[in-house]
Amino acid sequence: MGKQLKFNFNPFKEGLNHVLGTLEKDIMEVLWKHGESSVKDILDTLPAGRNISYSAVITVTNRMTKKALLQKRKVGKAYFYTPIYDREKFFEIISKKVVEGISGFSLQSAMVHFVDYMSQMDPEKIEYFSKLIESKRQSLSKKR
Amino acid sequence: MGKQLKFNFNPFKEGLNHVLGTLEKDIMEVLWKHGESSVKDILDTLPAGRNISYSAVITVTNRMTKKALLQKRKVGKAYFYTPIYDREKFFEIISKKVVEGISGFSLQSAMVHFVDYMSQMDPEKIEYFSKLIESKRQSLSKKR
DNA sequence: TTGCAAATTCTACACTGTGTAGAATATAAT
DNA sequence: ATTATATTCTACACAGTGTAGAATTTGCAA
Repeated sequence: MGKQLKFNFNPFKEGLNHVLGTLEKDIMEVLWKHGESSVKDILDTLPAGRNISYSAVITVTNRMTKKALLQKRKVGKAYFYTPIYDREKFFEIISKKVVEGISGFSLQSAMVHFVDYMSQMDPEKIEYFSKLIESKRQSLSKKR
Repeated sequence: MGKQLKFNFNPFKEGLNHVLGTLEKDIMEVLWKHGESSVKDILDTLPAGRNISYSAVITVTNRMTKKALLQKRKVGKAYFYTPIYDREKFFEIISKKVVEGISGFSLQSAMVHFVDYMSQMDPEKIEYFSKLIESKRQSLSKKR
């Protein structure tokens, strides 16, 4: 049970909340910002206004450990938690998995909507993107 | 409450199960294949081996109606359900929403992994894809 | 018009995931 | 050995999904 990265992607949320609950997200942010931390550390660093109990935090960090989002390590009497992936890598992993998923689901539609999205939101990126494709084509044709 | 399309995308499942539960999926398949159907119709058409109660089906079809996956219409004493989107359109809608979501989440990674996916799974598609991009670039430059 | 078969609604329980926290227990450091 | 502190255990809430029995409604047929 557990130990395998696990998440859902909610298209109707924003940013990290696409994949993390509210408390999970807050904890993740704290850990990325401050590095390995104990529950007490986290508790002290959680956004002001966040009035949460020690147990709440510990329960969630442990669940996140099961889902392979965090690692824990005992130091003295307390456990210290670290993200398994740094912020960059995390976005990377999620994107990869979701892109693979949606491409397998319907490559045709994914392509079309992907290009549409880019041209509407970030037309500059199209240049970069077609270069990406071009170099991929190159390396593919070499291999045959 | 409800009436707005709602779904999650589970990258670890396959096909329609990326977005639908097992029973939801079976029902959707029946409705796409046979068109507007009553609960009884659905029950009779559900995959053999599927031993499910009338109430189970009705509960789920009603939940799916709330999530804007199905429509219902009263005919005689029974309700008849129809998918709001046909199969094509459904994949279309899901893809669009997920692609937009993941692009907003991390456009850079999405681009990279998208191209990677294609070149590994379907290198033929790259041709088509770069044409797609090219024509998009064209129409974009016209507009300025 | 009434009666029955058929369909619906209501309710409820299970299981998963997430937010939340109190009580009981373990443990390290002094 | 004591005590402050950290953990574990348990539990409740809410949402989503699978499942189904009981009660109720309803439409058509005789």
